[in-house]
Amino acid sequence: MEQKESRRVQMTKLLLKTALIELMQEKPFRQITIKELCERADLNRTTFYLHYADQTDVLRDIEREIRDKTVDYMKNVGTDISTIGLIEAFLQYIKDNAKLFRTLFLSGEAEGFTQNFMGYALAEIKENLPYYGDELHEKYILTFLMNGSTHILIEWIESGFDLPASEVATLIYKLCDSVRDIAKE
Amino acid sequence: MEQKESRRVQMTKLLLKTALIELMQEKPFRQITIKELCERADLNRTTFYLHYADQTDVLRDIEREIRDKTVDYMKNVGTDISTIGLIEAFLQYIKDNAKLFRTLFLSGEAEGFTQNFMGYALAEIKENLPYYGDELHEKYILTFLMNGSTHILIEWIESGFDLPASEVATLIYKLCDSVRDIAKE
DNA sequence: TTGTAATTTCAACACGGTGTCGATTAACAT
DNA sequence: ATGTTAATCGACACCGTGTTGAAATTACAA
Repeated sequence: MEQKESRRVQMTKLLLKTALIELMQEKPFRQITIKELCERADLNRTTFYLHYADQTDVLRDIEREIRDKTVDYMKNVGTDISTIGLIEAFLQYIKDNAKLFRTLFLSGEAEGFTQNFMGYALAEIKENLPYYGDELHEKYILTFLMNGSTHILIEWIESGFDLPASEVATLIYKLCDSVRDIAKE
Repeated sequence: MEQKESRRVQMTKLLLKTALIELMQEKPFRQITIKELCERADLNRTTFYLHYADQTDVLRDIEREIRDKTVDYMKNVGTDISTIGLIEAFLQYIKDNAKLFRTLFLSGEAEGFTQNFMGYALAEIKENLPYYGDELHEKYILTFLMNGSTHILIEWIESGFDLPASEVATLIYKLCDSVRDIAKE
């Protein structure tokens, strides 16, 4: 029996999530203590253990939320749009929520989030990408493109968005596209 | 005045480094305590603080050592060799030391190491790579190639080396090479 | 071989975060 | 108003941390 969480519980969790995001903007994730987190959220430490096991647990919760929101957004961008347009919309979305994504991507605890998030987010885009026929090498090629693209995104965020989203989108598309022939040899 | 470390100190540090590598094969880096590390190394905890500040400090030391050894190896591969040959030699070196590199790359604490290590290791190779003329986009293209290649390597390690080194080397080379034209538009 | 300096050991300490109690108070829905 | 659910509070034992001062051990050179 899946029980819906009461508004009260949702609020408590929200307080904790907000507090964590705040603290992550001030110091590395790993040196944020549960004690500290609760003080910031103005909650009793015992309450924390009622909902989460540790800091990572809270972070995963945040990440799931962001991921779902982003996927939702991507789904509603429209289907009558070019692949480059899709990528651009995605990048623009990141930029529009820069503070949040900067925190998540550059937190030092990003490893897990990055893979998961990009996996979901790019699922929408992936379908529009060319198929790389080589079965043996395909997983490697996809890994290559996925992580290459991901780190362009990260560098773009780190730079403070030194290029327009459309330009980065075009670059990523071209890079992925240029690889298309590789497998056919 | 740079003082050389006594053999005794070197040995103590070696014990700690060995113990850490061992423990990293048993559990995630972040839940390895200093106490535990010293017990494994059969050293007093006080001794630890004589040489290192924390676990990360030891890890960095290991990483520097491995990096230098690898760069050394790469320098002696020979100059009269193709770029693909260079990459292959590099990959083979990883494979020959699989246990160690698996631990380092997949430790969950790999983020830092990966960037640093690949930066150095691929410096040898990079010179042989084509130059991507576009100044504005060059840093992004290099990021793309670097991280794409890096994650192919990681996936190759994770897979337990399901392809011969030569094949992976060729793939990486082709992928990087295929991007050459991008900038020229 | 012996003396000296460097290194490791040991016991002890205060400190702070952790996770878990049981009991109490508050919030909320019916 | 009542019963259920959630949050608070104080307290507790536990464990890892980092540092201290003194003692024991080791390395090495004279």
